Amino acid sequence: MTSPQKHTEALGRILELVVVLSDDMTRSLAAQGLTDARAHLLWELHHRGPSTQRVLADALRVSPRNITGLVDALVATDFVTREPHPTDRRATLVTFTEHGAAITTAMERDQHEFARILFADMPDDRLAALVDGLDDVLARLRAHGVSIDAARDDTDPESEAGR
Amino acid sequence: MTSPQKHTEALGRILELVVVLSDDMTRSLAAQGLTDARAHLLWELHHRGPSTQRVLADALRVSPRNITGLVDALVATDFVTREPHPTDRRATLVTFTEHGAAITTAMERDQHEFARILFADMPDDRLAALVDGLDDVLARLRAHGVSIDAARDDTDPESEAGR
DNA sequence: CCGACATAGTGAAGGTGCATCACGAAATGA
DNA sequence: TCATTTCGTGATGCACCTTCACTATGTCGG
Repeated sequence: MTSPQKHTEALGRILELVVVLSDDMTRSLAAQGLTDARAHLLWELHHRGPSTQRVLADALRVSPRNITGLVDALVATDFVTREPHPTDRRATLVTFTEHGAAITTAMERDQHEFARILFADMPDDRLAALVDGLDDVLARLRAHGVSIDAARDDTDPESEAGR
Repeated sequence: MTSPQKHTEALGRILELVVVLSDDMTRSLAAQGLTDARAHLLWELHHRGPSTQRVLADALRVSPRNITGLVDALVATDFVTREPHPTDRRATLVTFTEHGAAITTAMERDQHEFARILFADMPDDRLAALVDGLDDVLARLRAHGVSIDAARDDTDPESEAGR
C-alpha cells in the first residue's frame, strides 16, 4: 500500500503538469508579443497599479537593473510608459498604456476562462479532492523548508522538469 | 456550486505548486553545479544511454547548436565526455564520466526520496484522488490542444470561438 | 565508382533574462 | 550642511536559445 512506486508516479504527474502548463503559457504569451518575464511584470503591475521600478524589482525578486531592461522592452512595445514620480524625482512610475491595460485585462479574463475549461466538467467532490491533495502537497513542501537542502556531491533532490 | 470561483482557486493551487517546485528544483540543481538545461540533458542521457547530440537535440526539443553548447559546458565541468561514434564518423557519442553517472544516479534516488516525503503520510485514497484529478486535468488539457488561446488584443466581445 | 543530397556538429552573430559593480542624482536624517 | 541611503542605469558577463553558413561524412541512384 502506498508503495514508493505510487509516490513516484504521483510526482511524475505533477511534473508533467508543470511542463505542459509552462509551455502552454509561454506560447500564449508569445502570441501577444510577450515573454514570461515581461508578462510577469505586467501581471504585478496590474495588481499593484502604477509602481516604481524598485517596487517591481522586489515583487519579481530580480535585480533593479533587470527591471530597467524589462521596462525598456515594454515601453518599446507600447505596453507601459515611464511617468515621473509625483514626489520623488529619482523614481519613475511604470504605468499601463491603453494597449497594455487592455491586454492585461484580457489575460486575466482568459485565465478564468481557462480554469473553467479545465474544471467545468469535473464533479464537485472530485475537484475538492484535487484541491485538498494539492494543498497537502504544498503544506508538506513548506514543512520541509521547500529547500530539500541538497548540498553535497551525491545528494541532490529532483532532477529537471523533464517529465 | 462548482462556481467559477472554485475553478480559479484550483488553478491557482496548481500554478503555485508549479512555481514552488520549479524554484526548488533549480536551487537544488545549482548546488550540484548544474542548471536546468544541463540537468535536463543529463536526465535524458541517463534514460537513453550514450547518445549522439542529434538524438539529444530531438529529445530536448532544442536546436542541435544549443546541444553543442550544453555539452561543452558539461564536458568542462566533468559530467560527460564526447566519444567517437563507432560507425558514423560525423557523430559523437555523449557519455557519462564517473562523476556524471554518480550525480545522475543520486538525482534519481533523491527524486524517489522526494516523492516519498511528499506523499508518505497521505492516505491511499487521498493519493489516488489526487492522481485521478491530475490525470483529469492533463486529459482535458490535451483535449483542448493544450493551448490557452490567450488574450487577444482588445477584440474581446467574448468571441470565445477559440475554445 | 560517382555525383546529388541528407545529416552531424560547430563557428558566427544576435535576442532575452539575469546578475554584479560602479555611478550620478536626488532624498533623508542628524 | 554633510553623510548616508535609495532610484535608476551604463557597463560587463554568463546562460540559454535561435538561425545561417560551412565542413566533414554518410547514402543513394545511376
